[in-house]
Amino acid sequence: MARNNTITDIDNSTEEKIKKAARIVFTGKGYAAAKVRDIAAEADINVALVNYYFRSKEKLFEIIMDETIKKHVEKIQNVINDESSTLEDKVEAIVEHYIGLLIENPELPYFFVNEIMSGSNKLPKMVSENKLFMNSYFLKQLQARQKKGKMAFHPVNILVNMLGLIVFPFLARPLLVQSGTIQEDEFKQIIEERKKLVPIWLTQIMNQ
Amino acid sequence: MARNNTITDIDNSTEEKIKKAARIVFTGKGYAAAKVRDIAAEADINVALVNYYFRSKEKLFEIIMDETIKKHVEKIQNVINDESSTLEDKVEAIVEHYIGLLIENPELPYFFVNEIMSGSNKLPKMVSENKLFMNSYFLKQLQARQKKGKMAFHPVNILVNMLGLIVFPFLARPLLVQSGTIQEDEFKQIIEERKKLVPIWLTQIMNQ
DNA sequence: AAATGTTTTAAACGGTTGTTTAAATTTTGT
DNA sequence: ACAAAATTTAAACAACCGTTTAAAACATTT
Repeated sequence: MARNNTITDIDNSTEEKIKKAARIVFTGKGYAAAKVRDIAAEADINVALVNYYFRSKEKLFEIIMDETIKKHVEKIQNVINDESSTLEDKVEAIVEHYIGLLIENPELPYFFVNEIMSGSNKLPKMVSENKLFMNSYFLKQLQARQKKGKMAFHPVNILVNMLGLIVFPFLARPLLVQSGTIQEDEFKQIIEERKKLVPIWLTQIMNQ
Repeated sequence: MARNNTITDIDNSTEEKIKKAARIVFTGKGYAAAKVRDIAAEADINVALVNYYFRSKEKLFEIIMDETIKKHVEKIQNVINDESSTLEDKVEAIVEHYIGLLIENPELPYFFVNEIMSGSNKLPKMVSENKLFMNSYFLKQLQARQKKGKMAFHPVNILVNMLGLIVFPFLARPLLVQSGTIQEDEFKQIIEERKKLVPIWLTQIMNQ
């Protein structure tokens, strides 16, 4: 029963080493370009161990995908269904949290875009099962504001704008930096700025 | 010299058939997942013809990439360096043009994201060679507005916001539709709405 | 310490990949 | 109509892919 790990060595277990490597390789190049031998090399283990622990490349990817989605869906669910906070509070909390998350995991947007590209429907399933946006208190608050004559457009625009303003800079980052439009350290400053700016901009949009 | 096409059959030439098919397959699944045999099947030609006309898969991809980038860089260059139009005019023109373009080529954002992911630097090279944004009259106008006390942040935020508000809905489309957050025809309405809304929102941001 | 169970390894597998070959077919120039 | 050139084809290629195998190495139980 050598496979039962204690709490101390669970992070260094082969299984966890493979998952960690897989996250790096999958998010770095996408599913198709990520080769099992790349993952094995990154994890510094024998190729066969990937199949030994995860049966197949696809199963491994699904596990990584499930864990990643679950982690981030749970967080947003708590925020957007908090009945004690205002719309502005929620926007501020979401922007703050997700920009912070993307600063530490800047390759995450590529992971999701690649998952969408691959034609998998695991991501939308995860969202629809929880009726994340449509059943949220966040949406109710948006609709309440519309009845006050504000926001003469579909409420989903707010969701799209918020996510777009959060995520897009990270997608465009290599273009901006490599083209010399901005420097790498400038980018970090700008992103830090945006933690305050994006909620202000969204507030303007919601009060139009 | 059968390879010299007349004007009439140039669209039906094997070379053009391959490029057309390659655009579909590459943008649909990304470089790695797009197989040469997929492209041949899409073009309804023999696999060997791809190499006969384009030497290699990579060369073919580069040609497609170059043409796609060139086409869209030229357009934006004309708009942002027009000295007879206001900032608001430019934003309106860019938003109108690129949302229109994305309505007809909704897979384009995935193509570019995939190119960024692949680690190629063709795209940033194209942008930097022309100093697209940094040498633009558009930037001069933004800086002029800053001197009036508006926009207390890096001007590149306007560029990022504009592109994000244009492009992001198309990236999120499969998520929004498949999750049941919006319907497919609703999406088209919302995008059409956004042609007018995005310039309004950006004007608000620029006058803050 | 012997037996049993678990993990790791090197090697090989069948299939797919991009590419090349050489022959067949079609088009062009004279 | 004939020769030359260009195009298309089926087949094969070597390299790479995900996966399997069987033996070795290691750990645990009795």
